[in-house]
Amino acid sequence: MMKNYAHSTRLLVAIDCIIFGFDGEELKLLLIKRRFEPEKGKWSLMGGFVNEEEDLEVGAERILHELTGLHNIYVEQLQTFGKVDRDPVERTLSVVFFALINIHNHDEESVKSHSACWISLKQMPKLIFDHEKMVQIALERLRYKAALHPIGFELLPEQFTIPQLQKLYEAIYDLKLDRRNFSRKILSTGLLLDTGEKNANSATKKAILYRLNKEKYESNFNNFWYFMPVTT
Amino acid sequence: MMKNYAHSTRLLVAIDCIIFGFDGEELKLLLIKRRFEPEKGKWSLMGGFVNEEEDLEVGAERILHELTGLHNIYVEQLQTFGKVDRDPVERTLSVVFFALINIHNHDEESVKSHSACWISLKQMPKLIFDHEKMVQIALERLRYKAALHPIGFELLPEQFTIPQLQKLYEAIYDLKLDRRNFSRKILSTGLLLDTGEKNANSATKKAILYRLNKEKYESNFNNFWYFMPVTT
DNA sequence: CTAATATTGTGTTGTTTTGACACATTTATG
DNA sequence: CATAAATGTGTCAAAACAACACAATATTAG
Repeated sequence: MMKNYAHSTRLLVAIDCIIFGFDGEELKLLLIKRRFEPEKGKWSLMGGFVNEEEDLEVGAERILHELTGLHNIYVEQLQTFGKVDRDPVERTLSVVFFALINIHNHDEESVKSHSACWISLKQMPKLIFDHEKMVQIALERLRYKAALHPIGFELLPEQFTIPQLQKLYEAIYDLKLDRRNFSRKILSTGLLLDTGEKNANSATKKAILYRLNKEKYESNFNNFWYFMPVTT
Repeated sequence: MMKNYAHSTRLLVAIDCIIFGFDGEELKLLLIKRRFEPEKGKWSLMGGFVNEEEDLEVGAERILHELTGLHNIYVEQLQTFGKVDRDPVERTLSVVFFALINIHNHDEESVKSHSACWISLKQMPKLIFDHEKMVQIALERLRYKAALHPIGFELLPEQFTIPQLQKLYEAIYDLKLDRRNFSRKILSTGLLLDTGEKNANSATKKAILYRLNKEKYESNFNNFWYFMPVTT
C-alpha cells in the first residue's frame, strides 16, 4: 500500500461546458471554433483547464462568464470524462458542466470574440474529441430533469406565456403536447404568477404573461413534479 | 490563449467508492479504516489513485474488486469533488462512484484484510476529508433513482419476496409504506417473476419468492416508474 | 365594417390510478 | 387447536389523466 502521494501520477484536468439556450422554436447549443492545436478550427464545447487554486464550480463559472458575460446562471455538474485516449496530446480528464441560459441575455461581444455560435441541436456539426458524447449525455440529463423539476424556466425570459413554455418542452422532448392538458398541469403546480400583462408580439390572441413564483420554485425545487406524460 | 498544454497544472486524481448494502433491515455502507497518513486509522471510503493507463470506470471496478472480490456490480459515477483544500496534503480531485451490492456476496477475506466493515447509515462514524458529504450526496442520488428506476433489486439476492423489497424501500427512504399498495404497484410493473417457491426462513406465513424479469428490467430501465408515493 | 383565420383560455367526460382500509389465509408456537 | 404474526388479495371513494369541444381574442383581407 502507498504511504504517501509522492509516487502517484498527476493528470491534466479540463472543464468543459455545455450551454443550452432556447430561441422560442428550437433548443440550441453555444459552440465555439477551437483556437489552438490540436483540432484547431473545429467545433468544440467551451472549456479550459482547472486553475491551481480554483474550485471546480468556480472554474466552470469563470469559463461560462468568459464566453457569455453572464454570472449566476444555472449550472450543474454532469460527469467526468476520463478515457485514457480522449485527448490525443496528453491524457486529460474533463469535468463537464451543463448550463441553461436565456439565449437573449448573453454578451454579443464575448461570443463574437470567441467565434462562438448558437447552433440548433438538430444541426449539430461534428465536434472534437468526445464532445458529442458529452452533449448526448447532457441532453439526456436535461430531458430527465426537466420532466421532474421546473428547470425549464431557466431557459426562458423573466416573463413568458404558457404557449412559449409548451414550445420549450416540445423542443426538449421533440414531440407535440396537448395544449389544454399541458396548461392545466403547469397551472396546477402553482409555480406561475399572472403578471396581468399580455404578450404584445403576437399576430392573434395575445397570451397571458406569467412570471415564476420564485419562492415556491426554490423551496420546492427538489420535489418531484411530473411535467411530462409517462411513457411505459 | 494557450497554444498547447505545457503550462497547465497537473493534479492528483483519486477515485472513491460508496458501497451500499442491505442486510434485510438496514441500509449499510462498506467503510474502511484508512491505513496511511494523513488521517491514518480514521474511517474512510474505499479509494485509490487513478492509474496512468486506466479509464475511470475501470479504476472504480479495480478498487471495488480489491475490497469486495466482486466483478460486474452496479456502479454509477456520482460526481467529482474538487475543492482546493479537500485534502490537506496536496490538492486531489476525487471522482466518486457509488455501487450497489448484495451484502452477502462479498469476499470476507478481502474485507477483513482491508479492516473494512459494514456500518449502518444511521450509525455512521465521522469520516475523513469530505467523505461524509459524498455519502450524503450518494444517498440523495440513491433515493432519487430508486424512486424512478428499478435499481433496488441490485441490493437484494437473486430471489426475494415482496415484503423484503418493501423493507428495502422503507430503509432507503426511512419511512413506512402500505403493504397492499406497495405490492400492487410493484406487481403492476411486470418486473417480478414468480419462482413458484416460498421463503423458507419465515416464522409465519411463507412469502412467495420472486426473481427479476431481467429482459424487461434491462429494456425498460430508463423508463420512469413511480415506486414511491408522490409528496408535493 | 365584416368575414376569415389563427391562436389562446377554459370546460367536460369517461377511464385509470391512487391512497386508505378490511378480511381471509398460512405457519410456527404453546 | 387456539393464538399470534405475517402474507395475499379485495373494495371503494377521491384524484389525476388523456382525449376532446367550444368560446374568446386579435389580425388581416376584402
